[in-house]
Amino acid sequence: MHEVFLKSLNKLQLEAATFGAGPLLVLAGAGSGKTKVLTSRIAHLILNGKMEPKKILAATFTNKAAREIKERLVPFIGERTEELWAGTFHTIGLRVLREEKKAAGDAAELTIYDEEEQDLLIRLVMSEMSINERDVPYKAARFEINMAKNSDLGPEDLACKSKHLFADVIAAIYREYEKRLAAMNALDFGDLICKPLKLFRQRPEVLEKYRERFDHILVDEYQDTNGSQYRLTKTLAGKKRNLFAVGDPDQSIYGWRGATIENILNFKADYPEARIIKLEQNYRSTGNILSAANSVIKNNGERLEKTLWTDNLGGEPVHYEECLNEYGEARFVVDRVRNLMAMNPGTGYRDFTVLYRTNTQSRPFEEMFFEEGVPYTIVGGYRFFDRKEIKDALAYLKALRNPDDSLNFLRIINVPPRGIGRAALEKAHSIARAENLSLYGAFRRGVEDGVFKNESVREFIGTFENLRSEISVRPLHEFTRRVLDLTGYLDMWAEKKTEDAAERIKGLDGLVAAIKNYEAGNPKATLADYLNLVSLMSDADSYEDKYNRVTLMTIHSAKGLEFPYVFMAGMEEGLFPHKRSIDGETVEEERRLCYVGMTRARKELYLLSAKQRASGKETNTAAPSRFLKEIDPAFIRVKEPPPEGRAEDHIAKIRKLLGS
DNA sequence: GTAATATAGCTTTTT
DNA sequence: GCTATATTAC
Repeated sequence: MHEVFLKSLNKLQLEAATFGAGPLLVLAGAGSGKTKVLTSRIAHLILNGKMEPKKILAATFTNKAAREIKERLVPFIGERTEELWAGTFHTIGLRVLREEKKAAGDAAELTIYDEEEQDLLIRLVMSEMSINERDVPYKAARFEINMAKNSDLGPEDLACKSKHLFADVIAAIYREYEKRLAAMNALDFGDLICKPLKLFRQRPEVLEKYRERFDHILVDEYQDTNGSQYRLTKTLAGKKRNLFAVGDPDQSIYGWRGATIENILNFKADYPEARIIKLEQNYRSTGNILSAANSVIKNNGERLEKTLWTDNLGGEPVHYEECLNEYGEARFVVDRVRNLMAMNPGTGYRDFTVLYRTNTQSRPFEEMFFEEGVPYTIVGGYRFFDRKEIKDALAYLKALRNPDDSLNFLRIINVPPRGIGRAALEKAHSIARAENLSLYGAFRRGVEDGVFKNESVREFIGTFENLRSEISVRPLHEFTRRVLDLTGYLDMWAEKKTEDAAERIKGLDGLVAAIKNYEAGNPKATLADYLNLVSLMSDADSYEDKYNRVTLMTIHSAKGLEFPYVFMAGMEEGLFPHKRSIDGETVEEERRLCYVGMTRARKELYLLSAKQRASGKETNTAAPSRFLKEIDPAFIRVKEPPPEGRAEDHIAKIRKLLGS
């Protein structure tokens, strides 16, 4: 009990951090020091319990959270943090699969498919099966397949259990989809959890190895784990039952992704001997913010009773401002940021964040911030790696590294247009089917057999093979540059005179620079390592607060973060709670999301709504969100008169208009 | 057979 | 506002 890192813990936090063996569930309210307890516990296990770092498994929600845990542990265990198995469930699953593939002597690399690639494959499968989009929209098929994987269900289970009208058709799509993924050495996100489970079922000796390896398993954000992740956790915990789960049912906001609160609610049923510790003291927010948030979450039905409290009484009341439209919201934020910075020396742009329900809401803020010269960063939304040119470039890299990946090969074979159209593709497809080859294999066979009269096919396959032989002989960024040059992809954009072409080229330069940067930090990394990293990287992972800028992000992305000043924009019926959640009867999850957003704030919380909001071509009028009405009036101040300093702003603006 | 151009369709949250 | 698709042009 002498360790320094335990000193700053309160009684309950200390009990959780130093808990001995066996299952423990920590119900940790917002701002109750959850991460501190988690890291303290790991440090305690290693320093006091003499545990090997490599025998500890910590599953977090984002890679960034895992990185933070490691960083916090460095002062105590130094570079041994690298031995820890810390990462998202997906990262951990991939690590197991790669390790076992290698152990089995299989050198082939796995490719991870994101949602876009998943959709392409599903649509390809559906068209080959002649399934009408009108009967089964591909998005419905994707949803059902993903939900099945979230619960560790195969095609047969889906056929029985899905409530979908065409459940048996979707099950057939699922079966074919699985076959194709396997042939391409590809995995979707769900597979990263399901395939390890399958492996453990089929090979008990492999499972035994991992059970032996992990003495302690810690799971963060337990309220947002899905059925498969739960099963994986339980499977690995095995007989040792050293499972430490931390979560807050009130912050469960990923139900749409298959997360089930039941994992928390049933903990005691699975582990009757479990100790349950509630952390209810909040160290983050003022009393007013906390009380306002509590008065909202109270309106949810089935809750585990939990009352968050704080010593930090009072503070500014939560401020609600009804604006004219979305630009009014942005205007308000700019004015308020400037005022608060002027009145509070030492406060910087980094202390402010704007949270919203949907990514599209960021636009008016971007415009206004840009015009007004307010520095900002956006987390999420249109990600760099989602840009078309980046996706194309990565498709080249993926196809080169894993030539079985027919989907990405198909994506790039005629980009730039090189005269390989439908006819050539049909030919290759029939060879592939007849000879049981990948698309690339079929093209190669066709070229060898002289099937293609088209010279450009021979040429491209030649280029492709040459590039393949260069993969591991050059640094990655050089290789990437060469791919972009030799395939003519860069020239394709260079020759275009459109305005966006220059942007695309910039994007590609950015990719090469990013890869170079990655190589500098990871000298031993392979192309496969880089591609996997990109696939598993989340928006939150790339968020850095080292820049002194206002942050813009969705409330989902803000999970686990905190800021002195928080603006929640778009507090309107139909937007928040979102219309689709009202229709789908998941308003309680929206309410939890609102709770998550409000509890991000340390000092001051501003809630904004717009009377009118442009959406697409039309402008909608919306009523203020029901969540606003749920806030106890004692803690909220509605539309305070404009603070001082604003008048000067107006004078300055008039001066500017007059050009003086 | 392939490429360039116009049109429709969609934007809840993301590992 | 952006991309996949359908249509027309070469």
